[in-house]
Amino acid sequence: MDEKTKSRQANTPPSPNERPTLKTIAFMTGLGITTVSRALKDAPDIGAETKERVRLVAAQVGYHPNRAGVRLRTGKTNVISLILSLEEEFIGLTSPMVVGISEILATTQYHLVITPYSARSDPLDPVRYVLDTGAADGVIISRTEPKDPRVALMMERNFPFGTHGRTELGLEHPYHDFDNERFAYDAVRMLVERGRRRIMLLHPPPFLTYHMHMRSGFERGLRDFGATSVPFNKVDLDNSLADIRVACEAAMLAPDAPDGVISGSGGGAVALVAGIEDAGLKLARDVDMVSKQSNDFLQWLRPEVITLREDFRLAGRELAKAVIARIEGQPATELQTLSFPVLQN
Amino acid sequence: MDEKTKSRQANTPPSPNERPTLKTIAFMTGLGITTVSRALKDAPDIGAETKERVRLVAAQVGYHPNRAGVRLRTGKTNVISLILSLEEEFIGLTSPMVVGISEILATTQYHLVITPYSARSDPLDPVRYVLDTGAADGVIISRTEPKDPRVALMMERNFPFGTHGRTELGLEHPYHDFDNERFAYDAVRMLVERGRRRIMLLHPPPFLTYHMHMRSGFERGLRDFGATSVPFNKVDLDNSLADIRVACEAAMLAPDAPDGVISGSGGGAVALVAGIEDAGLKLARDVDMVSKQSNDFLQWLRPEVITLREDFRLAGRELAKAVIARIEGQPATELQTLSFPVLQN
DNA sequence: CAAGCTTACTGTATCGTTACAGATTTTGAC
DNA sequence: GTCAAAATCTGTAACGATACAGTAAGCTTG
Repeated sequence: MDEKTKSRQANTPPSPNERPTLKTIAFMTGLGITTVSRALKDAPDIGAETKERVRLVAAQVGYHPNRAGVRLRTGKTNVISLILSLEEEFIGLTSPMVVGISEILATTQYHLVITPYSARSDPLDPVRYVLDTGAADGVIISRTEPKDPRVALMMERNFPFGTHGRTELGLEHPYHDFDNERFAYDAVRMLVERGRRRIMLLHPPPFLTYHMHMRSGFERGLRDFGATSVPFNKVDLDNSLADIRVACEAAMLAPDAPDGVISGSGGGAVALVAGIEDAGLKLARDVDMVSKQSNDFLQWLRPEVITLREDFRLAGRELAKAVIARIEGQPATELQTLSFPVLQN
Repeated sequence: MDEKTKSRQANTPPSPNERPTLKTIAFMTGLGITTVSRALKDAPDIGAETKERVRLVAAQVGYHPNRAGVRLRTGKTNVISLILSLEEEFIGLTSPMVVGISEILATTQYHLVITPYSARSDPLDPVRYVLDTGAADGVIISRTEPKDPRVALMMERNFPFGTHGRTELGLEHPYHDFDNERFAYDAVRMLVERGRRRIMLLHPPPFLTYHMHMRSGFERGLRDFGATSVPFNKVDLDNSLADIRVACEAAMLAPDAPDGVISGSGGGAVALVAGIEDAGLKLARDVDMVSKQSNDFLQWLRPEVITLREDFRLAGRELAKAVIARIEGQPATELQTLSFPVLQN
């Protein structure tokens, strides 16, 4: 074969206005496509000078690897999927999480894809979808249950994921959780410090893992600080604000009305405040309240409410880091973090 | 060539535990890969019975087209990118939009990818990124400016997108907008109906398009209903709640204090309420207030505030539909929608 | 019954990337 | 100066899908 016309992969000049590919760089540098590919990933069998030259040209032409090409060849999607309930009530909490996740992913090659599901459908559906279609390299889920079937499924398939909230499956997986046990315990303490003894808790729905945490912190607080519980089981944090409001008013007018109230979320607290005031009672005077809170609104309008902050943005950051680390093979046990309530102001 | 061993593409049985591909179905049906591909997209040159058979087998094995394969071959990403500012202040508003977008995309092949940017970086960056990398088939942006450079860029490249908010570029593109002119006009009317005459407006930052809309509705309202404006130009909706609160208190204590206040957002309203009360004034008695509001919190805690609702979830739905229609070639002029303030309760 | 048209189906090449198995040159050891 | 080892570089095939240019058989038509 003639030396001048010896076979080359990149023998046609790339058209000027198209997205540069490895071929473009190969043509410009006179190297083979494989060499360029390996140079850009700093492979040990490529010369230092060549690497430098390739990197320079790549930067010059604004080369970005084609995600579809990489994905097709390697199976790596470079996608993290956040599985999100579309119910209005929960979205407020998860949106700062999106920010936290994005902050971390922005420093990586990963894209964030929102995979939604509605209350009317099986929460397993979005997980199955990601697993079956290979839509992502890792998944983040919320609203974790003790025997969460999504967790069981992903563990079984050995698929990287992180959960916002813990499980009780005896399986080690990455999670980030807020210490709701401590939250409720501290809340009881703060109410007792203000002379309150009859305490009512607006808790999360019983099927979520953190229900147990919050309840046990609550019970422990009652024991340790000598207070009693006022039952409030008709509603939980998944009920509408209107329902919570009505239930709270009723509780406040009942014979053994509470003098202290704990709310497991900021939204619930708003409804409780309204219910308390509907009953003709006044915060700080007749009733004290401690709420978990992730935004400032409540604090501005009812500064009497004591708020312990849960940082959802941090949760997003921690979960994103954990899932990526899991994808990279780090053991799950090293990727479990807890955050603690912080007194606001 | 022996008839029995005549060449076939799908001649090796697919391994059982892998994701099914066209090859899998081709093998199972005894058809060619091309035929299966065309049968599944209901091409006219495939027999009706064959199509039925292919569809059946595809459903049976749970076939989903490999997105990377499609994307690589056709260039279609089946992705819509939502470009999102990571600032805490704005994320509250955009999160119901995510829900609306997801609702629409869930009925299609499209995935939603969140492309973030921070205040410290150029807002053009994420748009350039999507354009340069071909990361999506369409884009949704918010916080639109009259001469929005992102809009100009995408128009120039003929790239499908939708904006939350209008522009003044003389370019026709899909948008969804809330009628802020009408909002401010109605707000003035409602305040005047309550006997208020000296009205203060907490407006959006001047560089956003809807600033003009809100201002002109405000001015028109003042003229039509015979009220006057109390200047409030030290802060806008992009300032921190704390800044707004302080500025509002100062305005309330100044010689020509307003007796009516209009807030362009629910978050701002909270700060204004706090400022008013800091000044020792009382809502409804000393001052009336109209706020744009997208959640219920304000209404629960300060029912005296009159709220006109902007539906961000609807905005998300409209924008998602518009962008998809634009991708499918529908003219931009048919994809421009407006929504109107709704009195809450 | 040949020519032409339909109908139904299929193989090849390709998108951009990387794993793999060479190929070529340089270096080093003796 | 020889030969093996090390250092650099490269072509081919494949991931899964589809555009395109066919092929083959059946059906009209005169």
